[in-house]
Amino acid sequence: MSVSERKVQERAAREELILGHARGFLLRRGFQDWNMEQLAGAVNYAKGTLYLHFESKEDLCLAVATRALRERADLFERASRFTGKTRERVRAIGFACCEFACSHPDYFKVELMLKSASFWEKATETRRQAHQMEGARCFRLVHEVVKEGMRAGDLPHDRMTSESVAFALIAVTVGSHIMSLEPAMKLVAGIDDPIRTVRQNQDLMCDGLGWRPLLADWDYSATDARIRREIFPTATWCDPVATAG
Amino acid sequence: MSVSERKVQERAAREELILGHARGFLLRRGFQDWNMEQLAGAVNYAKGTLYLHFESKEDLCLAVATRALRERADLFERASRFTGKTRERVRAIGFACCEFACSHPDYFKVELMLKSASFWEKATETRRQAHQMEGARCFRLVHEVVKEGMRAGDLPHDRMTSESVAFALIAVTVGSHIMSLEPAMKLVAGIDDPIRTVRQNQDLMCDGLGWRPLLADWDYSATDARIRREIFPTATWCDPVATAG
DNA sequence: ATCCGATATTGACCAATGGTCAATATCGGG
DNA sequence: CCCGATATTGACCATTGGTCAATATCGGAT
Repeated sequence: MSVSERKVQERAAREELILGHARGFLLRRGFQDWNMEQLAGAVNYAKGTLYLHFESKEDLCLAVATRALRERADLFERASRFTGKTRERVRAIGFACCEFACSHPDYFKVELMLKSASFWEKATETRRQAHQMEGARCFRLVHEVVKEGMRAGDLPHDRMTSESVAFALIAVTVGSHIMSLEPAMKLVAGIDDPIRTVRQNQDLMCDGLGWRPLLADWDYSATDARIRREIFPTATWCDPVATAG
Repeated sequence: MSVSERKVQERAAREELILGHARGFLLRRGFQDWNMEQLAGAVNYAKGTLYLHFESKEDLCLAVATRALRERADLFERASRFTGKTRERVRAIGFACCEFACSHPDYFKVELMLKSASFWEKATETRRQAHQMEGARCFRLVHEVVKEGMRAGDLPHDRMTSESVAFALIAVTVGSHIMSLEPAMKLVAGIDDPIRTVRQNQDLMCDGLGWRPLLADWDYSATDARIRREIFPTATWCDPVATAG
């Protein structure tokens, strides 16, 4: 029994090793710019061994992406434990999102890759489900705060469903991230600090949703400082607004 | 001279033929799910002939995408000739965007494909420039209306640059389109009418930007009806709000 | 009408690579 | 130390993007 246990553990360790290297390849070089032979070489196994763990290159990459997405959802979860007004709490999740984007600068490119049709269908069903589960987790955490905002009367609840509100917040965030990493757009729109832009757009959307207190009625830089202190003390990025004090 | 002129014309016609079929393949089957041999067969030429027009499969697909983007910019241009309050005018562009999305349901998937790193670098420099040019055109047309809104005092001009405002509008639109075509998101967020959602999010963003008249202070369904009548009489989609009258 | 050089078109061929599986190496219990 | 079971391998296959020498077509000159 101890033998088979050890084998399971070794197998898990090897999978971890493969995923780690694949992640490096994927984030640094995208999907096309490396092949399974090279990855096998990097982890000192034969190509065939990789296929004992993953059904296809896409399957492997989806596993990498899902791992990253889980980290993201974990950050969301930590953020949603922030206490304060509901708009401060949703702001904490926005903060988490940026924290994640900063420690994984190219994650959104990977996520975009997954939107490609052929990709999805070459992956294992279980892995597809795992990815959707983490995605749903992210949505749910935002949705919870939205619902609480409506319950608390901070956010109108008669105009839109809570789902639509959560969707709007996610859409503006994703759109801002994606458009930010377009070099041409950075140039023509004069985006110097992508993360700042993302947060600004989140603020605009919250104001548009009528989520009180509005930007003009509250000192959110103090909130940011508190989020940083209480939730993300080791944040890897610097928000100039929040560094005061 | 007449001979060489005819040859130029024939060549252009063939390029058109190839682009037309490639577009069908690309929109219906994505990037991976067909090959150059099949495309050659579909247009009744040999594979080598395709490579007399396009340097690579990516180059060809970029050409298809750029053509679509030009159509989009053309619609934006038509929309920006709409007369009225500045927020009505930006709304007309939003309308154009949805009009385009409806007549090219899978265009955004193609656009996403272009974000993949390896794609871009396998295309011709001229074609890359052509694409960026059309993209810049779209941005400029939005930007012009934003600047006019600021000049007219409909939109605060002391808080954000006009470029940031244009960026915010584009980001929320792109993000909404992209997230809308995610089946999982449609399910979990209960999105039944993607286009309606996109427009709603544009409205929210405009309100957040403080672009007057705000949603609550103006009958935008009348504006929509006028946009439809004056600019897009043959609109291919139905906005339930605008069909009144 | 016919020939010929120029040009256009072709599709057999090549290289790269994702994926397979028979052959081989390793392991661990008896 | 042996042997059956299991794990690992890398030669091999099929697909496909891309090339280019061979071939077909064209159009002007005689």
